[in-house]
Parts: sequence; structure tokens; C-alpha cells
Amino acid sequence: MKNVADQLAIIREHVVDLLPEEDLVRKLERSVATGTPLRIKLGLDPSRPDIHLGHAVVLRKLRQFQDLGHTVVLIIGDFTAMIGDPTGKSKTRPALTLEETRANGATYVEQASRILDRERTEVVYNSQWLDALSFKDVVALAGKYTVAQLLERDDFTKRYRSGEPISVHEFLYPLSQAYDSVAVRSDVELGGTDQKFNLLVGREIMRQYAMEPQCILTMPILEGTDGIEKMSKSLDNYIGLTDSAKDMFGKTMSIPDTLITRYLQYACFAAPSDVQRVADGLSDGSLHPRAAKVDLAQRIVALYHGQEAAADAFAEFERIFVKKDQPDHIPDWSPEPSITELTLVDAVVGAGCATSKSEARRLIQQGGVRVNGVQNKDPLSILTVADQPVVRAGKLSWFRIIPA
RNA sequence: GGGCAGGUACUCAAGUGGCCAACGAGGGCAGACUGUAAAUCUGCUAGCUUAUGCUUUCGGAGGUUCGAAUCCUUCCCUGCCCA
Repeated sequence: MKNVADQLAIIREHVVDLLPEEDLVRKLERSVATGTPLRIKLGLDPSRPDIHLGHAVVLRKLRQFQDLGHTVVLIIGDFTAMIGDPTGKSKTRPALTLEETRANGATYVEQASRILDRERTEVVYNSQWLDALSFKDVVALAGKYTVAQLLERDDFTKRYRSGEPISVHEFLYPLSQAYDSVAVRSDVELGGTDQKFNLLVGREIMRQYAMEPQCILTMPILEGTDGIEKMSKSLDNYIGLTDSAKDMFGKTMSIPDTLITRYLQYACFAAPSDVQRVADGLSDGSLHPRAAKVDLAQRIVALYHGQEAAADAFAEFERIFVKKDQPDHIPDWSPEPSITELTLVDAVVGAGCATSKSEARRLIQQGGVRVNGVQNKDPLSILTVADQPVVRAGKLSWFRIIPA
């Protein structure tokens, strides 16, 4: 195990808040002296089954802890997901059933394992202890925190001031997350900066339960591919851990230039010297933004699909978007066997490129559809199945019509 | 329990009896321009056998009317004030 100073240097990298640092030093000293790993907690909200690069920021930090010999405790919030974390939401989230959260939790762990060391990861479900609490226990827990303290949280304050509803159960969310820390006896809890409040409640509640409070460590919230909102599945601006190499590459290329160094730091955990070199190159003009982005995209793809896939994704990207050729693999689509010819609208809808005929018509009339590379603006033009035409609908969707 | 203000399309938000499939903004999609960028400009943004046509939509259900998002009844939901 490394000494305390070395560990601390690594732990501090890329971090926004590390509070209180003295406490962490004390915990690390004790850990080194006794050879006992620290317990590093991360709560996962399984309401959305796909993990993306935004989650990966925190997961990579966890991995660093593991590489330093510590134990990661992943808490699948199957119980808390039923409550619905109000963080950053202007509205109450829909509640899920325990079964749904369980199913999502399982895929979560599988995806997180792409980054974490499974050997040093403990996975627990918080329904284990939260479901076991009696109403008396809950009231006692609620008695340890005040409404004024809860209202300190920014989004509660905002919602309260603007007259939006806040349900009582939402107040219980930070408390149940805090109770998780008690249950797993965490030494450090990680989260995004938006979790700071919840993490701090954990400290207070642990103290109330006569435990040594956890330290808290927050990581930046990564912006999505739109460059404005935080990365999230519901905003559809995310790069998923399970996205194909091609998609990862393409999505990365579509981020605004201003995000390049940020992604380098937080999506790749690139060495500070590398980040600096790119930042300098971009600002003095010696490095073309596109070149920097290509490099970034390859790094990201390489992390999840390997070096070779990254090179392939780059080649494919060049072919499709720069040379405007067809992609390597075009999915086939077949209409009913009895159909030998059909209109362009029907083909676009049938292949799933539009959700209604009106939408398909719009797409076609606006010049978004090409048949065998030629723009076709007539929705009613006839395609012959036997010709196996290749259709491009919009920027990203391609399909080839083949006989069934 | 009482009083007041609200609930309109993905979001915000106009509309208070016909000119409303519903102003405007954001978002999204497409086109132009580019570095598949960003910014900018243009168009589109309920559905249908594309029809100056029909169908469904303005919290839910009824009603008044030739005609309702708009008026009435009732129910549901939210916020504020008083208790």
C-alpha cells in the first residue's frame, strides 16, 4: 500500500470537493498503519438502466481508490429509486417498483464493471436495510434532521420559493441516503457535485448514530454532447458506456469545441500535462480543434472498445462524414414478402426511421432522404424491392431494402 | 375546513364563444454553410390513402350552443393566504 502522501495526491486529482481533508488524512493514516482498506461508498440510482460517461467520471475515481487497495461499496438504490431523488429536478420523478429497480440494478453493476475492479467491489441493495426499518425507526431518523436544514438544499429552496410542490417523501430521500452510510459504515462517499448536500447529510446522520462521519468527495458533472446541459439519458445528450465504437466516436465528434479539454480531463482522466498541451495548442492555434477532437474521440473509444476499434471507428467516420460514402454495415430491412414495390414514405416508416407517415413525409420533402445517394423529395415515388435500394433517412439512419 | 390563483402540444407560455391544430420562445428534426462541429440563415415540428378534405387534442367527465381551449355543472390535481 502506498504511503499517505502519495495516496492523497492521486485521490485529489480531478476532484471538486474533498471534505474535510484532515479527516481523510487521519483515515488514511489509520488504514496504512493497520493494513485495513477504507470503505468507499457510491450510491447508484437505478432508475435509468444505462450508464454513460457522466457516471464514468465518478466510477473512474472509485477505480483509483481500488488501485490504491481500498474497497468500493456500490449501493444499488433499489429502495431509494422508489422514492425518486429530487436532485436537480423541477418535478417529482416517477416512482418505480422494486422489481424494476432490481432489474436495472443488475445491468448497472454489469456496466460499472467495465471500469471497476470487480474483486474489490462490494455490491449491496439498500432495500436490505431500508425496507427493514419500522415506521418508528423512520420517525426517529427524521427526528435527527430539521426542515430548515433540508430547505438549505438549493433545489428545495428554489422549488419552495417558486411555489412548486415538494412532497414529504422527497425530504426523506437525503435521510435514507444518509442512513445507507450508517448501514455500510462508509469512510468516504463519492458523488457528483450535485450530490454535495446529500453527502453532507450523511456525515451529520452518522454522527447522530455515534459513528465516525464519512469524508465526502465530489466530482464534476460532465456536460452532455450538447455542451450545455448535464449529460443525461432523458435529455438524449449522452454517450453510453455500452454504445458501439462507431456511436461513441460520432457522438464525441459532435461535442462543441469548448468541451474538448473538459472531456479529456474527466472522460479520459488524461494526464495533466496532456490536457495542458492540448489546451495550449487550441488557444494558440497550433492545434486544429478537429484534430484534437479526433484524438479525444479515439481515446474515449479505446477506453471501452480497445485501440483497434478506435482506429476503425475513425476510419469509418472519415468515410461516412468526410468523404460522404456509405457506412460499412447498412442494416437490411424487408417489407412483407408479398410486396414487390412500395412508396418511399412507407419504406421510411416501415424501416423505423420515422414514427408516422406525416413525419416521414416532412423528412422527405425537406430533402433529408436519399435513395442510392440521390436526394429524393417525392414521398410517393415508388421503390422496387428487387432493386435493393439503399436509403439514407436523416443524417444517421441508413437501410437497404431487400426481399424478405 | 374557508378564501384566492392556477392546470393549454416535448418544455415554457399566449389565447376568455367562430378568423384555433391553437401566437411566441426554447428544444427537436431537415436543408444551406462548415470541421458530421459551434455560431448563423431557412423550413418543418398531432394523425390520416396530400386532401384548398377528414379525424383526434387545450386536467377528467357531463352540459349549454348552429359552433367551446374559451360559458355552466361536477370531479381530480397544484400553489398561496387564513384556520
